[in-house]
Amino acid sequence: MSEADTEVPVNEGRETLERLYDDPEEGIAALLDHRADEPTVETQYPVFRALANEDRLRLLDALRNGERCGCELMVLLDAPQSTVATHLRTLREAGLVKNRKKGKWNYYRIADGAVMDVLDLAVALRGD
Amino acid sequence: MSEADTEVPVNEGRETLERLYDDPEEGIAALLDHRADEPTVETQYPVFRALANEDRLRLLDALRNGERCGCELMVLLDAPQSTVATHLRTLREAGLVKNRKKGKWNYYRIADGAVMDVLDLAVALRGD
DNA sequence: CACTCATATCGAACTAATACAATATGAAGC
DNA sequence: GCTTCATATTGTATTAGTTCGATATGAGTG
Repeated sequence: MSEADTEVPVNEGRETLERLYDDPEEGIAALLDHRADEPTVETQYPVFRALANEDRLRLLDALRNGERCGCELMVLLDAPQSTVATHLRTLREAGLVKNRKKGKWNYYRIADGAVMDVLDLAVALRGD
Repeated sequence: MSEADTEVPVNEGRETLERLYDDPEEGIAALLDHRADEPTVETQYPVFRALANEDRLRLLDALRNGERCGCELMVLLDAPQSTVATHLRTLREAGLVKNRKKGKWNYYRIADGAVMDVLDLAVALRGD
């Protein structure tokens, strides 16, 4: 429960770097300085995990033109109700959609313009 | 092998729409008109699938400052060589990174500025 | 208040993704 | 041509994600 707890590095392959750099000490220091920022990764990960599913991409694409209730999305996906509800929950928990309850209906909409931007960028990315 | 082959819709839940719309015929037509565009989804999906992994996000984050060879990334991730190589392959196949071989080393870099834009947008998206 | 309807949640079977040891490949140097 | 070294691939055990029937919830209605 003290510092014995802090992740002990495998450290395999560090000798490789000793050979790679002219000045290993400096090279390794510079490398470790460019290590990924953990809070950033932990913010991005849930977003991309939610986007990594064809049906959920179809849902978001369908919601570009405005809000839709669950029963509409069910017809659009041509999937069972429980499946659609589960996907919508995943999207909501990732902050990609918001919902508005009206009577027995639950209307979903894209949470933010940035969501559409991400979707568009993914397309642009493969257009080159 | 004729039109019997074309995906037969489940069609469950369409009566729900008959109740939902004032003018069912028109409402359903409008709904189906907003069905997701399949080529778009098939373009987006491989990108987000490749991004939906913490180690791969760490790799991309590390490559923001310029190219790195496999052995450097192995140290950065503190993961076995085969694991890192597999992730790099996934990123390359999704078109997110490019590589340049020099002697026994293989240097990886981010394929396009749009990749960084996607990563940044995912962060911005959760910042509100 | 019993019934219907839209949606949510649960549970269990199924499928896809990941980790990583073992092994293969291919470039450099001797 | 043998050896070393960086990287790639493969095989398999494990883990994570998905699907969807069954069931629960909760709003509206007669």
